[in-house]
Amino acid sequence: MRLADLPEVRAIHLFRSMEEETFNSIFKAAYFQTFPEQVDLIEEGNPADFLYVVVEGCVELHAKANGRETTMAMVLPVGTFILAAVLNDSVYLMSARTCQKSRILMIPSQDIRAAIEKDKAFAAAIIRELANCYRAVVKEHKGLKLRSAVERLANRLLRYNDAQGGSGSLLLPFDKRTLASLLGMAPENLSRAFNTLKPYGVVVDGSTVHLTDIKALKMLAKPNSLIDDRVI
Amino acid sequence: MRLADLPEVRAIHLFRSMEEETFNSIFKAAYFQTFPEQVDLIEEGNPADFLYVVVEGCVELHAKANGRETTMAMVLPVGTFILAAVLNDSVYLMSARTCQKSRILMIPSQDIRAAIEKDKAFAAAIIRELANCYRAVVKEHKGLKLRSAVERLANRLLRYNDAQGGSGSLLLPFDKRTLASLLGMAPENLSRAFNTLKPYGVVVDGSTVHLTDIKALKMLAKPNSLIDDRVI
DNA sequence: TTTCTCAATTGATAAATATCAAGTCAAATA
DNA sequence: TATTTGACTTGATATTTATCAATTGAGAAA
Repeated sequence: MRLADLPEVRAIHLFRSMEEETFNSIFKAAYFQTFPEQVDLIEEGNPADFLYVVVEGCVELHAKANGRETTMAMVLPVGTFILAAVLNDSVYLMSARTCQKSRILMIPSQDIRAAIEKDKAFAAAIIRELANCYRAVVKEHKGLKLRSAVERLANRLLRYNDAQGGSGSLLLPFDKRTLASLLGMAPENLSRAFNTLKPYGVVVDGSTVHLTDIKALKMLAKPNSLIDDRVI
Repeated sequence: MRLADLPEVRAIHLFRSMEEETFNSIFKAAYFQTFPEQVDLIEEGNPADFLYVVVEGCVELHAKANGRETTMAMVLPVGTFILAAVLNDSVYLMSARTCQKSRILMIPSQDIRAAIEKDKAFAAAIIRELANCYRAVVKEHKGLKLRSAVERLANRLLRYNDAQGGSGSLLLPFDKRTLASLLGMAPENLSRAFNTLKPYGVVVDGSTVHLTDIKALKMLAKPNSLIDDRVI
């Protein structure tokens, strides 16, 4: 890793509170690289050699079984992925590929584990990050089990609207195929779900969506902070 | 907590490697109680005041939204629940109720967080436990998105068979209503799924299930260690 | 034993979701 | 400009899953 990049990395919340010595020891053997889009970073089943941090861009976590494949999550800056596999010294449960040109930090697993042993502040930061990841999956799982496809889409739109300033106009952060997979439905059904939401003021224009009747949409979506809130 | 119970608690993997001093500080204000079945221990949305450890019995984690309710997980001895909420000092995402008479350890959240600050060995044990919980939910989520209801049941039966010695006869660990909810299907569909599996050697007798043609069942189920294996 | 209760099953039907096959449209390319 | 490409949409249909209603059956209570 280049010396010039260190200050930027040091500013990331995960690495901000750790001791200087731990920081240096970790980033001796770390990589900080820019990947083009559609690069497969890791494959499920392989041993967890690195912890990954998305600094810029976007990474899709996906998984397959039988012949099917599904998008499990999208990792945006600044987010980690595959943390649990690293901590457990186990294999990856998900594959990862860039879906944009992305700057990715890669830290050898053994260095992460050693740093946790040494550095309480870093251990605390890792615990917070891992707990957040856990809660995010639980929320996803609740959404999938407790909501229909249309409800999942409606709540997702409300969430993106909030995250983008709540103006009533939002940009879908990835293509519809990916969004459909993330929401657990076929691409065709995403189109139909958008149509179902038309009477609730959802106007789609390419990857822009206008919400013209948020009150009605919320009535249908029944948002629930224990599913939709990314902070709690 | 009674003095006589301390050795038993000390033997639990989570508390085995921690320092004596930390151990004593934690269990000063802890509760170790036996609850009858069907007791609501916590409710989703409430602040996480305690970390719970199931020492004997069984606890159902469930969640609701809209009018629906679903079983999220069953916690067997010795397992924790609601760890992430405790670590994040946040609210519970799931509710919990005993489904048998159960001995439960309850440790005040702030004591857990203080102990992590102080005690590296305990922090390491907590990280391992949390990472395992995370991976368990990811596997559940993969199963739900990538498999049909019949496949989920088939794999679950194979898993219980393995866990119970692989004799080809297994006891369903909870009633079928709960199993159905856990597997993400209606109770009626669980019955039908069992019927669908009959040609694959699945013979149901109350809560006992015999697997008379494991090879055929595996052919249908296509078990996948990255979903079904609880150890990896 | 008989009755009662409740989980589980079965049947009929409805709703949700997936699949297959065209078709549309806009951006990229020639 | 014409063409190609690929994502998205739409329609028709099949499959999966849920719901409602009725029935069964085993264990608990009388």
